[in-house]
Amino acid sequence: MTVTVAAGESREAISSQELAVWRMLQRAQVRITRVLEADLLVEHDLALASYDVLTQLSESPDRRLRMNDLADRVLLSRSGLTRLVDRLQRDGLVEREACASDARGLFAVLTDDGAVRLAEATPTYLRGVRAQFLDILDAGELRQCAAMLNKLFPAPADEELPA
Amino acid sequence: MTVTVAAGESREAISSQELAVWRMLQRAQVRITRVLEADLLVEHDLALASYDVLTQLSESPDRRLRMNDLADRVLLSRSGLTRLVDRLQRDGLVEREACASDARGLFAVLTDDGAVRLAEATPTYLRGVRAQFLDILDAGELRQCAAMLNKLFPAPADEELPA
DNA sequence: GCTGTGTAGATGCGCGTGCAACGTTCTAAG
DNA sequence: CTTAGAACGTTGCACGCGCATCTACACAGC
Repeated sequence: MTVTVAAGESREAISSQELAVWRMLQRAQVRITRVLEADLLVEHDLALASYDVLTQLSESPDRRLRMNDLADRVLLSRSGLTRLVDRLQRDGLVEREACASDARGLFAVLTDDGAVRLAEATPTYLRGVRAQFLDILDAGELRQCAAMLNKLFPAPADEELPA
Repeated sequence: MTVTVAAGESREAISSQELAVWRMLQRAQVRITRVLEADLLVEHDLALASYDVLTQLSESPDRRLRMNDLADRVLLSRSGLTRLVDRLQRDGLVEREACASDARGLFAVLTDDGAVRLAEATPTYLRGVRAQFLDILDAGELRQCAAMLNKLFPAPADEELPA
C-alpha cells in the first residue's frame, strides 16, 4: 500500500503507516462513540450529547452554566446547543434562567430530575468507557495517551492532564 | 474533581484522571476532524465522507467496490452510503455499475474525474493530518499510538498496524 | 443623550444521517 | 418446481446539526 501524492505539494512524504495510524484512530473513535451512544439510548433514552450537557452542568457551581460556556465545553455550535437545551427543557432535565448581571445571558440549570437522570445513566456510561477503552489499555499506555493528548489538544489551560 | 457513581453499579471506580483521558480524546478527535473537513470544504468543496469514499475506491482493484463493502470501510450506514453515492454520481465523481455475478449487487466505480478530484484534494488532506496530528507527535509516540489502536480496534485482520 | 461596534441567544433553512420498511434477487430445503 | 429465508440496495420519514441571519442587549466614544 502506497500513498500517491500529487507532485511537489507536500514538503515531506507521509508514510502509509503514519496515515494508517490516523485512519485507525478515526475508526476506533467512531466505533467507541457509537457503542456508547447506543447503550445510553437503549438503557436511558439519552443521547451522548445530552449526557455531556448534563454532566457539564452537574460539575459546575450551582449546577448552572451560561449557554455560551456550555457550548464550548460540549463541542456543539451555538444553535445546536439552543435546540438541545430546548429538548432537555421540554423533558424537564434542565431549566433556563435569566442572568442578573447581563440581560442578554441565560443560564442552563440542571434540575433535580436532570440530576437523577444523570445519576442513573452514569453507570452505563462509565461501564461503556471501561469496556471500550480503559480496560483495554494498561496504566502505562493510559499515561502515554494522556501525554500525547496534552500535545495534541491545546487545552483551555484549566484542564491539563497530569503526566 | 470527583466522579460520583450510583452505589454498587460499577465493579471498580474510575479515577477522574482516567475519565479525563477519555474526554480529552473525544475532544481532540472532534476538533481535528472539523478542521480537516473545513479545509477540504473550503479548498475543494468536498466533505470528509466524500473524500473517504473516493479514497477507498481509488485503493481498490479496478477502482470499484460493492456498496456493502464500501459502507463498512467508510463507517456509514447503508442508507447513508446510498445517498452519498447519489451525490457523488450527480457530480460525476463516481459511477454505479451492475455486478455480473450477482444481480442484486452494485459496484461503485471511481471515474476519471473522481480520480482527478481526489488527487487535487489529497495534498490538502495530508497537510491537515500532518499539521493536526502527525507533526505534533514524534516517531516513538506514533508507535505507541499504533500499538494502542491495535488493541482498541479489533481490525478486519487484513489491516494490522506494525508495532 | 445618541450612535456604532461587539456579544448572547434564538430562528429559518438546507443538508446529511440512521431506522424501519420495501422490492428484488440469491440460496437452500422440501 | 416451489417456497422460505436471507442478503443487497433503495426509499419514506423524522431528527439533529451547522451556517447565515436576526433581535436584544452591552459598552465604548462623542
